[in-house]
Amino acid sequence: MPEVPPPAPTGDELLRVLSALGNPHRMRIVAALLESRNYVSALAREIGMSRPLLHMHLQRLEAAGLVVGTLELAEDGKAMKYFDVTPFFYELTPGVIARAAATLTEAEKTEAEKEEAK
Amino acid sequence: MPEVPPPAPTGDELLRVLSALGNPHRMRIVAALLESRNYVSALAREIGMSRPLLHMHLQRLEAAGLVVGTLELAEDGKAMKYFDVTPFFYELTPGVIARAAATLTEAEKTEAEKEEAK
DNA sequence: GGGTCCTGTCAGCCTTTTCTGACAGGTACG
DNA sequence: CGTACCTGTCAGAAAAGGCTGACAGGACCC
Repeated sequence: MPEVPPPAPTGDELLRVLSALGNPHRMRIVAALLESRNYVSALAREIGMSRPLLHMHLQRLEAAGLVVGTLELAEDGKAMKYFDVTPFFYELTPGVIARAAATLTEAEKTEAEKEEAK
Repeated sequence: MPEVPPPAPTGDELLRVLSALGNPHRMRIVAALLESRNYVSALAREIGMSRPLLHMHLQRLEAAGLVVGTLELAEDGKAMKYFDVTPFFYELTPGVIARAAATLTEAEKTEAEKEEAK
């Protein structure tokens, strides 16, 4: 098994993932898409959510790399954007969090940076 | 290996954890506490954050079970609340999210739930 | 007593996120 | 043509989260 994924996500990456998954609607979206890929309008109807709102949530999930959308042409010529769940895997432990926090770019932070800057 | 951690967190639990960790300040707090336990005021100074604000973040982390605070009496009689990081462990995969999403209580989902609960 | 630490909480502001209702475009079918 | 789907985006309202400054109490030391 050559697959030895180094569990060392960037602070920013992990932050995107966690804040993306830390939302009930988005958790449900992932669950629904895992059961069966779907396109935006149908998914919106399925989980009872307005389309613009779902669009926003999907954007957030895709930005975090948890979901991918592909624009496909149906037989009848309609353009439909199908979304699939990516096989992501993250481990959440104090160590992982600490290592990630150390690489947070998160704009001008306090003492640490200023001290270093001297 | 008797260690077979059942990765089946409740929807609500996982939601609390993810939204707690999905914040740069709180990631940093966990990182700082992992390096060395500390009490509120000192930690506030260390990471350059107002005490009431840190208090709120610690509350959120503790509610998620990622951190525990114990009120200890110092020699000089001062009451200080020391915080420690708990050895938490969560796996983040599509399947885990889906299973968790299925158990989301999602607070007051109208009276429908209460009706169902009967 | 006054000063210095520690703890906690509160009202109110400010920023971000969430959400809705419109609007835009495209292609196909009757 | 109008209708029915699909896609996207926008302004602005509503809700949630983040943050500050002030206040409360308690225990110590000078």
